[in-house]
Amino acid sequence: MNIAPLLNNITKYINLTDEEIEFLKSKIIVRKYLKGQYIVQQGDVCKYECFVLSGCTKTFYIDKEGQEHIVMFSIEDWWTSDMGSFITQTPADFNIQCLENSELVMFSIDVIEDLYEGIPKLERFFRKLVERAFVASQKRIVRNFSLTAKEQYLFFREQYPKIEQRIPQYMIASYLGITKEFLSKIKSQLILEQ
Amino acid sequence: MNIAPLLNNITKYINLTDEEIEFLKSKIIVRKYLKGQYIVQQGDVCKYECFVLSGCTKTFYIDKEGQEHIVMFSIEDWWTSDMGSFITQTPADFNIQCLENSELVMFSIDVIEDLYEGIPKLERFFRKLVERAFVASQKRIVRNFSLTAKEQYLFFREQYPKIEQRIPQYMIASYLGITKEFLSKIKSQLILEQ
DNA sequence: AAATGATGTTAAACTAGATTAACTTTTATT
DNA sequence: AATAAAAGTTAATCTAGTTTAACATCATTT
Repeated sequence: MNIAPLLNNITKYINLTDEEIEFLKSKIIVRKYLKGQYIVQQGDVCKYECFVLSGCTKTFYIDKEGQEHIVMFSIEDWWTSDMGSFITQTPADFNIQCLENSELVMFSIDVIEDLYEGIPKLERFFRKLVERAFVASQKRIVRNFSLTAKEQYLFFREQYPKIEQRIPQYMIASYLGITKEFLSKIKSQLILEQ
Repeated sequence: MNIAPLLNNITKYINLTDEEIEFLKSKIIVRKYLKGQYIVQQGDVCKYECFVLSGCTKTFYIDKEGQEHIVMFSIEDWWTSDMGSFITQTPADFNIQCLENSELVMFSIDVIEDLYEGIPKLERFFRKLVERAFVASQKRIVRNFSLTAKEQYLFFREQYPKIEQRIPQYMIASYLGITKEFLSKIKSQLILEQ
C-alpha cells in the first residue's frame, strides 16, 4: 500500500519525523471499495474520516420526498466523511458511496484520538484542514445566494474540471441543486452562445 | 472586564489551569464597538477572530449588483470572523458590522499563534470549534437545497428565537436568501393558517 | 406636534427554474 | 448484433419567489 499521497497531504501543513510517520503507518487502515459500495449510510454512525488514495465518492442525502441531493464529490487527495456524525458519534445525515473503484485510508475515532496523543502536531493539521473546509463551505453558501444556475455551473466547470469529466451530468445537476433537464438547457444555451 | 463567558465557552471543550487562564488573560484584548461600527470591511484583511461578550453583529457581503447578503448573525457567546481572510491573511469577502453596541474579545493572528504555543490544548479547542462551525455550514447548505422559503423561516425562528426578536425583518429575509416582500407574505400566510 | 427616515405590507406583473412526458443517444449485457 | 438499461435532450406547462411600485406604520429628531 502506497500512502505517499496522504503523507504529502499532511506535510503541506506540518512536518513529520520518520518515527512519527512510522507511528502513523502503524495506526491506519487502507481499504478498497468497489464502485457502488457505501462507505457511510444515512442513519448509521459514521465510523471513519477517509482520505481518498484513488477513485471517487459522492456524499448525498435522501430528502423526505425521496429525492437525492449531492453535497460533495471527493477524488484522489481529498478527505471525506460525515463530520457531524463522526465528531458526535450520532446517526449520519449523509450517505457516502463510491462512484468508481476506490482506495481509502480510514481513520476511526479511536485511531484519530491515539494519533492526537502520539503526534500532537496532528491536532494542528486537522484544525487547518477543517478551517479550509469551513471556508469552502461558506463560499458555497455565498455562491448559492448570488449566482444564477448558469453561473454556478460555469464556476463548477472551472473549479473542478477533473470531476466534471468523470461524473454523469445528472449528478452534477444534483450537486448544483438544479434538475438535470435544466442543466441540459443551460448547456445547449452555452453552445449557442459561443 | 468580565471574560467569564469566554472561559466558560472554552472550558466546554478543554480544561484550563489557573496559570493558563492567567496567560490567556495577559494576551487578549477586549474592545467596545458602537452600533453601526465595522469590525471587518470587505477587501481589508480580517485581523481578528472575535468572541462576542455582549451585543450583536451581522456578517454580510455586497454582490456585484450592490445587493447585501447576510451570511450570519453573532450574539453573546458566539465567535465571529471572516475565517477565509483571517487564516490566509488575504482580503476579506465579508463585512462584519455591529447591530448593537457590542463588546468583543479580539484574537489577532499573532496572539492566536502565541496562545497555541503557550497552551497547546487550545489547538484542540479551536479544532473542535471549527468542526462544529463546518457541520453547521453543511447543514445550512442542505436546508437551502431541500426546504422552501417558508420552511427555512420556520426553522430559523425555532433555532434562533433570541436573534429574531433583536433584528429587523428585512435582515432576516436577507439571511434566508429571500426578499423582504416575500418574507412579509410568508408571515401573513402563517397568521392566516393558525 | 411635525417631519423625516427606517421598517414593514400589499398586490400585480414577471421570470428562473421545476415538472411532466415523450423522445434520443450512449453504454453495458447477453 | 440485439436488447435493455442508463444517461441526456427537448418542449409545454406550471410555480415559488422576484420585481416594481404604492402605501402604512413606527421610531427619532427637531
